[in-house]
Amino acid sequence: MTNLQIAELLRDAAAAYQLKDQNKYKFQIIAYERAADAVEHATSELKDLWDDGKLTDVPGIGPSIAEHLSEIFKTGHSKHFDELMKNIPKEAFKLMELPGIGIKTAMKLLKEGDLKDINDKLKEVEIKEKKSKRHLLPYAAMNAGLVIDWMKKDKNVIQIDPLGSLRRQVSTIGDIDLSVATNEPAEVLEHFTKYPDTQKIIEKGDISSSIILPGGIQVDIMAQPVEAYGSLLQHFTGSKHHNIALREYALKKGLSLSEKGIKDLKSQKSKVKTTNQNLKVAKFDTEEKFYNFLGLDYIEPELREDTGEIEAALRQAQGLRPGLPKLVELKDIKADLQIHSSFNIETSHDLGASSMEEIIKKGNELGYEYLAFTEHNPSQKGHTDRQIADILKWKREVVDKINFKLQNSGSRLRKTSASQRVEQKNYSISKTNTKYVRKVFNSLEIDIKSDGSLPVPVEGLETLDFALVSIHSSFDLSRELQTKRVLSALSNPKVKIFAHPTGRKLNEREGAELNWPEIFEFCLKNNKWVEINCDPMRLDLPDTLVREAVKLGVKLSFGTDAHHIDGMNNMIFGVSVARRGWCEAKDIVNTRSLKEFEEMLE
DNA sequence: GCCGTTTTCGGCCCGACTGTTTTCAGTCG
Repeated sequence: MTNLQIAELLRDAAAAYQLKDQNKYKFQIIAYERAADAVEHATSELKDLWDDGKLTDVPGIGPSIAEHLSEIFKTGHSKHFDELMKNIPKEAFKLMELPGIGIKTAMKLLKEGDLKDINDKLKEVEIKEKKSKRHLLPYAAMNAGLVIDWMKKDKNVIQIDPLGSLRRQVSTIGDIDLSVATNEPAEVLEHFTKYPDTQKIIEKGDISSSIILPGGIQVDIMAQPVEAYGSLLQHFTGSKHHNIALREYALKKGLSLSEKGIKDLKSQKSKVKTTNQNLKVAKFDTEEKFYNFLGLDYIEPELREDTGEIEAALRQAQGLRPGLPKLVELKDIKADLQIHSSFNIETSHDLGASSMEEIIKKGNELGYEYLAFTEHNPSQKGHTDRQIADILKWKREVVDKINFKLQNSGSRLRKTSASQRVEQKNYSISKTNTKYVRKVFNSLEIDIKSDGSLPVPVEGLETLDFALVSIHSSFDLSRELQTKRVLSALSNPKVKIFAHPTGRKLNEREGAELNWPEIFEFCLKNNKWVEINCDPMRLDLPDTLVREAVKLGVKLSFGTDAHHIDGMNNMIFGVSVARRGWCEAKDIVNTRSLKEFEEMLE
């Protein structure tokens, strides 16, 4: 049973309790839903955790749920869940996939609705399941930008921001959330629902509305006046878990939080809890003030997932350690460590489209100090080991020549006055840049064969400064075999980086099963690095595993995996993943200067 | 059913929108 299936089961159990007696089981319902969320976000398969006797390590899973799950892993089913759900038809859980339908509406439909309507809805669910894809970050950002441009045409819009998962820079985006600062919310929302590409208006209220764009992407908007805008930013950025945890924390201080501001429950004269609607609300125009009022340091959006950031912000505010991380930024990056040039070494997979010269020029524009050319290894099919080695020697010579040129242009640049534009034959260096590419590394992205060996002979490996290895086949080996395979490849002394480590492709393919603690431990011990692949389709290592790696002290590397110079612009997405994984600049190898990086290679 | 920087017992986020129930239940984020 996969984590996703377990999460679904736990959610169905919560629904079953809701049907049984919503008041009596109020807190069981919350507990089961929280457990479902936790399972969905867990970094390990629950089955593996169960094998290791660590089920209750997952926050939200206590002794009772652990026992039920344990029974499922042992026997295939659980008496408790079977009993709980025996009178609820499967169709009811299915119908709940549709927006606006919960368990009660679903049961009512099945009991009283007409058959055709129900069948139509069930078909709708199947269609939805087929295309229920979350949107890649750049696609969601582009759509958000278009709606924001439209909204800015309304003069009542004082400020507008993309919030929710987009602001937190999650790798895939469900809905687009926007917030507006305005004194005329009704007019602004009216303008919003007139967005030309609107396919359907889902909700239209006084302070919030929702529409659907072509392609099924939903946009939610919420409005507040300027003086309360900070609270709205905080509320609508989420995540849901962060907000719940923050409100529980605040409640212990006698404070109640919402998008409107903060209520002080202690100022209440009567002890009747239900009258707190009349309480005065303290307003906040910025998020900083909102968090500070709660005795916390400001928390960066990427950290707001309720994974310890509130506790860290509290310690930080009190001058204790460990506090919040000083997150890595795009400007910290001094190199791109996975680029495929068009230099033809007869590769096993796709060759790049841009020349080495074009890539260096682009690197200069991005302010990098060094780069790595990491074409795929020459294909084994159609080449002898001898031929592969010869091809790689040829590339070595070409890269050496380029480096000779770069070092010359470098010394000339240093002798030139800063204001004077420097022209170099092949590599243009803009005068606005103080940094420029001074060295390119001769590298290679090498397939890991299913037995863990590398398809490049020793003589070929010797031509390299360092190598990346990655999985491009046999994704479905058992966790044990896959781990063994990867460790075997990483053991080669020329291999430095484990590239796109899970091999996942967002919306297309799950990653390989690996024993991450073992991989990380190996990397730590043997000074190997794990890549954060910046391709928006991959974003691999995933943020949750980045966090684990950082905790252990494993070093990470950024590579855009660009097959064209435009792809080198994707670095920002990798930085987002790193920030979500609590990375500081020191955790990333390509934040180092060229000199430091060369020392790390030794 | 879960959990702990006021708690191993006694708590458990908050408000908006929809539909039809003129005062609220269901659903959502």
